[in-house]
Amino acid sequence: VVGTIPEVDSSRIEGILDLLREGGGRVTTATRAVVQVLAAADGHLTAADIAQAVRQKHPDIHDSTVYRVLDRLAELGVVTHAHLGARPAVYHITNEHHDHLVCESCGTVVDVPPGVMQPVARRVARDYGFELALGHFALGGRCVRCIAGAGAG
Amino acid sequence: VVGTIPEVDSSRIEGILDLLREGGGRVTTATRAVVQVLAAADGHLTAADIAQAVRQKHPDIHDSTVYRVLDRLAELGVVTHAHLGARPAVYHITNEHHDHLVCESCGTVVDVPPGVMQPVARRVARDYGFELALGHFALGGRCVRCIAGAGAG
DNA sequence: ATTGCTGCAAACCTTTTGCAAGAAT
DNA sequence: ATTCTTGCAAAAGGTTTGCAGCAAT
Repeated sequence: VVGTIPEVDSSRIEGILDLLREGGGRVTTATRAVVQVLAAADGHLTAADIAQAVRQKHPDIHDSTVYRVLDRLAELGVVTHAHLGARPAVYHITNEHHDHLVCESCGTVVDVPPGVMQPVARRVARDYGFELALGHFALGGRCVRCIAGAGAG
Repeated sequence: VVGTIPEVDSSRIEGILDLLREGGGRVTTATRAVVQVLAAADGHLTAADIAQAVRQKHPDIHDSTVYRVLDRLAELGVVTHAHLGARPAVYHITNEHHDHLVCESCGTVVDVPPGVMQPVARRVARDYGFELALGHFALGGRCVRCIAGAGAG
């Protein structure tokens, strides 16, 4: 078939929208659109990325609405965001826990499995009574490509 | 003695100012003041903290000047900053390398020794070719006090 | 009919920048 | 004298908010 639209797991989407309704919320065009964009995304999107994608079909859904939808979804626990240092935060549907490496040169985000940070979490819990919010803060550095390309990214 | 002013290692300060001059830079009131504040600080200060402290003696040194001084000092490598997720970055004089835990409830920053993150750095270098910028990004979570106090911070 | 959600505009906060005047060398 | 720095104002970039109207339940 030519021009197929990426099929998104629509049962997962409906599940999320139901959750929203169960919490006394309303399911609107904006909500649906944001959830669809997130469900179709392979990587991590900034709020601006999401807003831009949403606007391709719904040109006058505003950034502020996207932020508000993301907030609501975060409260439900179905969306998670990660802080990338100086760069805008990225959002994704909550899935198996993972951490993020962000390249400070080119912005690439790489997911890393939970095992990488868990020993650290245990150690700071033991030594400092500090409870790490795994996955919420990225680790910064330089990706392979930027190291190879040297200088800039 | 009553009312002693915290003695700051003035030779270290002079060393830094000399470095600045050697690089073709000028040593100004603002430079001196920022360096003094940083040298006297025990913890980590935001740019706003530094600017406020500087203004107690020099009321019309502006935030923008403080940012520019910090930039210059960073280029010399004598000042380092760390990103704290959603909170403003914190600056300190470059010392033995360390990482930071930031409490997302109360903002407390705890230093942790390099050994905590070094295994992670080695692992992501090996597995992803990714070179971690140790100390540049904080780890987020909740500090002991906020866990104890539950709810908010 | 409720009352939650949206568009819009405007604010907020941190950080950066353009420019002409001022100061360190 | 040179040119690096500063003050100021303004902008930039990401995110939040107040409010009146609209829409999902």
